[in-house]
Amino acid sequence: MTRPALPPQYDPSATESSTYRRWQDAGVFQPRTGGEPYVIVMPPPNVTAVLHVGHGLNNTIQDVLIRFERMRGRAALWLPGTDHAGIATQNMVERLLAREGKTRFDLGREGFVERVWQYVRETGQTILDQLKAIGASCDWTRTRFTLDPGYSAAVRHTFVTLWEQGLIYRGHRVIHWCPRCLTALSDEEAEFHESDGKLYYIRYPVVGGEAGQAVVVATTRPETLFGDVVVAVHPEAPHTRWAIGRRVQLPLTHIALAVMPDAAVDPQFGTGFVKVTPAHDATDFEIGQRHGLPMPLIMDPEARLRDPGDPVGRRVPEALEGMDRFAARKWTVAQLEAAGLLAKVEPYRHAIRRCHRCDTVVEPRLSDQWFVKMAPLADPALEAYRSGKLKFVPERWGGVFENWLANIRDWNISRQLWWGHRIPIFRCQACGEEWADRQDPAACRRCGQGPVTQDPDVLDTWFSSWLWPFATLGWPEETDDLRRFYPGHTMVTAAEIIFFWVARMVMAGLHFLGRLPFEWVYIHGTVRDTQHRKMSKSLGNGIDPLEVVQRYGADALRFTVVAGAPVGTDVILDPKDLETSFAPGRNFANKLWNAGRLILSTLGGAPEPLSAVPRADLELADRWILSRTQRAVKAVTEALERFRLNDAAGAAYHFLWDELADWYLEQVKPRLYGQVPGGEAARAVLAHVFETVLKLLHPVIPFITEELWSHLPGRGTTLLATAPWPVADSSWLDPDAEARFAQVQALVSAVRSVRAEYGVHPSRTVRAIVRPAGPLAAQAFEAERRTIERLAKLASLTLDGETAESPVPAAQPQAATAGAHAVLPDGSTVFVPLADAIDVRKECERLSRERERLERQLEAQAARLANPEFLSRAPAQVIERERAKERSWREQRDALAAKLRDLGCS
RNA sequence: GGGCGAAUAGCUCAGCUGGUCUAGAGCGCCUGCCUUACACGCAGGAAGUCGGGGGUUCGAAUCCCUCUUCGCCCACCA
Repeated sequence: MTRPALPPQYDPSATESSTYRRWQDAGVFQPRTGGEPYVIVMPPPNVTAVLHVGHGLNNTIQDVLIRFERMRGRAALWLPGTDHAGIATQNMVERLLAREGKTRFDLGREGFVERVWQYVRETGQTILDQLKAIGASCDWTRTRFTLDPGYSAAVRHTFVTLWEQGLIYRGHRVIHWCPRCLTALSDEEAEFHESDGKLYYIRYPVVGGEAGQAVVVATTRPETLFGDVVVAVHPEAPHTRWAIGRRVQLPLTHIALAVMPDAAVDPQFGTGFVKVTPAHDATDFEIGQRHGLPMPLIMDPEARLRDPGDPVGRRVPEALEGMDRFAARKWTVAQLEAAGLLAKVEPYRHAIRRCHRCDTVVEPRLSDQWFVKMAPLADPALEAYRSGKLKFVPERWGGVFENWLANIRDWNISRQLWWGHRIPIFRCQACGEEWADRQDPAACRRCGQGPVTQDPDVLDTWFSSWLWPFATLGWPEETDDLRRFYPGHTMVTAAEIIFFWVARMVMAGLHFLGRLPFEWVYIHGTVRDTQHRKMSKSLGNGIDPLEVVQRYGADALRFTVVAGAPVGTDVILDPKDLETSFAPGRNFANKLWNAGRLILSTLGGAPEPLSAVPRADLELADRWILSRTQRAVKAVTEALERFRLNDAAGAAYHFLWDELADWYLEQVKPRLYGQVPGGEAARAVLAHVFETVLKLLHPVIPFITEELWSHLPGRGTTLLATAPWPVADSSWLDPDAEARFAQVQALVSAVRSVRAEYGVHPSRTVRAIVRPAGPLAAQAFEAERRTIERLAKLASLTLDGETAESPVPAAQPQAATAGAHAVLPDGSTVFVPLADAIDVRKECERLSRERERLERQLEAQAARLANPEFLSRAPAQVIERERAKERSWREQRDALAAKLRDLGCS
């Protein structure tokens, strides 16, 4: 049964999808029955997401680890799924509605949620299907979604449990509010962005003071002054002490404020006087709480100014009513200026918080929200890290994790959204009882009557994500999967998600199951463009992984991101030049393909196993490649064990290309063509080495290796994906063979170098007269005479002193024996007579012409470098470059002169 | 304001606990080759005072200090 010949160029698109199907049909992605479990849970992409190259990197790394452990015989489970992504998904569907000219309020809550579900049902599978194109070997039978019924039950169970443990409470405080999304945000969702703003200095006239007497406050948000309730100063600051107890006039209103001391004030900042707006600033809120101050809200949820109807009088001027905060800022500044109350304005660079979903400037806002008390959860997590049970790669991220946990703040988990897990808190309209419940109650649990209403808010998305490592396995039910696959082994993710997700999973795992959800946290870099900007849709600098897969194949994509991603560093790719970015991966796949073509075409039937070959039948090159193979196995295995995926890819790459293809295959060819002595041994070695290298490469480039594997004779229908990982066999290690073969390589390279330098046409052969530096070299050269002659294109190899044919001492070439000499690293010398191989006279002429050309160039360059105009006008860098050019030309000229001498040119 | 990371060939990066580094790879560049596995290739080659300065050491790209430039994270100075 002959298979069709393999084409000379590897065509990934011809085989990738059918290879993936073979894996799936064989069920290799499901964990095997026996074996120690090895579990990775996939960071669930947003259900609305479309695959970008960041997903590509993240999931390729996971796949490499999973495939490696699967081949090592572990019961490998990679559990996939998607996240409902509350705000992100709601925003997306709202944008779709906006195109129809509708808002979510037009549909109503139920209608809107149904609409989102419809969207999720239609598109939610997209990203997971795309992951298949890059070869992700997830167990798709266990795919989960954070809004699955079972998963939702876990979320609800979690909430109620925390409530029962007293770890959930309602907080009345200033939180981050997004006026566009109309919801509260957690600290992590309100991201800092540096921006250029202004610091306004505003005069608050002293009531009953002399004319013009005022305290000056500094603020970046003048429009909030209408919410001021006091002006605060530091209790001990001498320069502001005079004002304590005085009253000042709130500008543009009829309200007077007290000046009072509070230690939170930094007397050095601004003027030392601080306007206190408790409802719109977190620090001011705390001051307000300490002193029992009123806390008027002067904006509506959409951040438009609204008068709160304060008993002390109208706060927000009529003209501002309903005006957006930024317009209100302009208006206020103009009015202050007109009233002579604007002391000065300074440019001011500071960090403001923006909604991480829509980039709107967050408005601090006083409101009621549900919070999780975090300190009790954080302590065990800290302990796990500090005791070394939880490990980070690279280690430094552990410090980030630790620092965040050590300074943890309570977590605002309520969102004023419709898409998500609704908060299971119920309230009796009759008696006011409020409680969390695992089931929707029919009646009040206390008074048994009265209509019961559920809290309208939903939970922060991360309140469901933090259960991912175990809720996906059926928790809180005691399922077989949970028993077998919890805890997992490694979490692979990006640094930006350490707080959002990693830390919270650790806390949840420890709190609810008493065990860490994973032992290792592997933090990989970010994919950036050549200007080191993060790839993003809005910048238009993204790379579409599917386009890469289509053009160069999934293996090229995988190889490129793995080889280009040393632990913890960013991956730089050029979105404008996919060819340059991904060609190395494609070229490598092609190299492997063609090495495979050569090997497979010469193997014939199944070769005998290596163990059946008498060692005496092995030649030096065989012993060398077998020894190198053991080293490659060891290097790749250790690199993968230590999460150094790029080193693993690199080691396998160089073994295949630089050793197997460039040297072993080139020298073994004569033994493979036809029935020659040593052919059987060569075939056995080749089969063994090739099989091994396919295995080593499979985790990184699974498609092409599986395809080549299927062509190996005697493999039947077995799959490489579940083939056993190679084990380094030290009995094949042969340092002596390695040393000898290195001698051979050095000699071959030296002769090749001479040939190239003197322009010996590839079709011509030359002779070489070699004086070995020692017995090792002499033996190696003698034994490998044929190989050396072949690889170096020699007609004959003469070991100096051994034959009388041409005992020319290499050190003293005569004019009559024009030629070149070279010295090997070990001191062996090589003399290559060239009189027969090239037309010496012509070569002399060529070299002379070349030398003349260089002389002319040097002359011109000397003139240029002497030109005062050039020296005075050209930038120093340019001058330096020109000088360097001159130096290099001079060296070239000297080298030419040496060659001319060697050839005996006149 | 605090912390972390990076600075090595034109580009992207290796170089892990100081000495096989007279500093490597891939891409790019130069020269020659369509040599029956591969031109997505083969052979040969050029190219770096390892960001600046100081120090420790017999010896430093590698350790320490300092400066410069980039990047990231954290932070209630309005």
